[in-house]
Amino acid sequence: MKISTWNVNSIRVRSEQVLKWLERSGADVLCLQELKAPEEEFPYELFKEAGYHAAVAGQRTYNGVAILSKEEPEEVSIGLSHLAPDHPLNEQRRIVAATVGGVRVVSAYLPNGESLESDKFPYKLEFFRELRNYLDATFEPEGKLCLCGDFNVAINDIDLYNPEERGESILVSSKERGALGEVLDFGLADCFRLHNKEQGRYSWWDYRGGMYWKGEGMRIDYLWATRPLADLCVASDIDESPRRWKRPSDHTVVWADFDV
DNA sequence: ATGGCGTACACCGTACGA
Repeated sequence: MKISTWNVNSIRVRSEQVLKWLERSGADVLCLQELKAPEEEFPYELFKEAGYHAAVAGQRTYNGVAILSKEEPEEVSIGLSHLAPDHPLNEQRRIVAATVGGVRVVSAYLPNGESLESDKFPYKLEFFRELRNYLDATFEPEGKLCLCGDFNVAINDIDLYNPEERGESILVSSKERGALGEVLDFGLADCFRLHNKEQGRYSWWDYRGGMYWKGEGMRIDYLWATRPLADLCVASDIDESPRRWKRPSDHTVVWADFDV
């Protein structure tokens, strides 16, 4: 079972690229982030023709997440479901969960935070804390769970190109790493790191300044699995090829193959 | 170098991303 995740930065702009990647990879599940479109503008038909169901939590202009899957998704849930639907952390469409082939899959677009001084930064930290509470309230570390998406944190210094220059700044600060570490400590393993130990492997490169071509990026997109699922992870990697296609997203695909 | 580039919405600029 091949599970994958991709921040597409607008599903309407990138739908043909998503189809192309699905055809090439044969992925069973693809989690999407930053749809930037409401449900009624999601290209359901296009993916249905390619053999994929879609569980969508859409939003116009900002955010929006989805799970594409060959098998029909079950028990679809939108948002941090342990909180009220009108809770401030559920106003933005950042979480969708579904059960596919016996695996609970969560597609997550975690807040960016903007800067350490921004009002959006405490919102980011609060979202991380409640994401951990969501896992505690909804799942078991002994079950098969895959939490993946754009987490907007480079969790270790080897996950960015210029750690010494960045110091304490957005995407790398100790507060963000600590709060995301609490999520990891639910009992999750970073699937990419099970199979790749080297520095300099990234999932996002800024459009500005040709950062991809300079090899200067960050690993901020992840695929994390509970132990019972991680133990079945036979391969995992970042596929940079979509970042080199014409009119790319600034993020690329992370995938993991599980022997289930 | 808070710029760079890209997307959305809408209006010909502004907000936002990371």
